[in-house]
This record gives sequence, C-alpha cells and structure tokens, in this order.
Amino acid sequence: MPKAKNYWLLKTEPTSYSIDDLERDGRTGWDGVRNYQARNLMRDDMRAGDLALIYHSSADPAGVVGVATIVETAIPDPTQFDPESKYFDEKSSREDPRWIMVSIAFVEKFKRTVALSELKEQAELDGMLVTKRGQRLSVQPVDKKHFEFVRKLARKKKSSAATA
DNA sequence: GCCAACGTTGGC
DNA sequence: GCCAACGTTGGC
Repeated sequence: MPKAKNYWLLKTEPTSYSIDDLERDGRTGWDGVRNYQARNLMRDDMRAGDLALIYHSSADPAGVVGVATIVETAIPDPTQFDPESKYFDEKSSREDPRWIMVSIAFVEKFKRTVALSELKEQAELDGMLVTKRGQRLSVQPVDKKHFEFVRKLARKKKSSAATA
C-alpha cells in the first residue's frame, strides 16, 4: 500500500509567481525558499504525490487560490548558485548545496479565492497554521482534514449562510 | 506605507 | 550561549 499523502500550503506573492503562472506553465521548480524550517519540511517530509494549497500572500485579498501536487523533491535550488539571482547564496556550494526546492504541477485553480479572513472564520480550521497571527512560514504542513475542508469551501459560494 | 511578529546575525 | 540589533514577511 502506498503511504498516506502529506498536505501542504505553499505561499507565493502573485506579483512574482501566481496560480495563473502555474496553470500556464503546468509545472515549475518552487525555488527561492530561504528559510531553514521550510527547507527542512521540504527535505524531510515532502514526498512526490503530496498535495499543496497554493496561497497568495501580499495580495488583495490574501488567500488560497488553488491546488498543486508535488512532482519531485530534493532538487538543489539552482538560484542559490546564480550571482544574478536575488536568491544567490555565496555560502552555498554545488558540492554541498544549502537550499533545495521541489517541483510542483498544477492541479486546479479555485473558482474563487478563499480569503484568509474567511479561513479564520471557520471553526473547522482552528489550528491551521496560516490562520495564526504572525505565522510567516512559506511552506506549511496542513492537516488532511483542513486541506479537504478548504477545498470544499472553495466550491461553495462565499456568503451562503445556509451551508454552514 | 505602517508596523507587529519573527528569523538571523554577530558581539560579547 | 545569550540577546540586542537588524532585516524580512506579510496583513492591514
């Protein structure tokens, strides 16, 4: 039996890379992660076949906009070796790369953005990291039940009081 | 643009 | 190893 999937939330600023960009590209390297906790999660816990919510930060509104799947893990992030890149890390080497990335593939774009404010209103999402104040981790683990709830929420009309 | 929250750096 | 200073994130 295959192992159970893990679920994630990946943050991106849509002005640099959006769900529309991912839909157009189909697949992309999730480069530029420069936080040790996020890196360790990708390195230790992320597996091919996992699913991830795509989250637009610094957007109006900020929120979850779609789903991607993890295709390949533990790829040395090429931007760390590129002096022209804003993600260049002079302390990293090709022999011992400090930063890794994963490649992800487009799964779906939600019909609507599920705003952060809406996530915070849902009692079912209590404890979901992204709803916590000051939580800036760009790669977050997500409980399966939270992942599925957000996906369901995206299919509902926002202000339909009767569906609660 | 503000600023709270948080991660990283570096002096000691 | 502590912790102040600094830089960044990201909602608002």
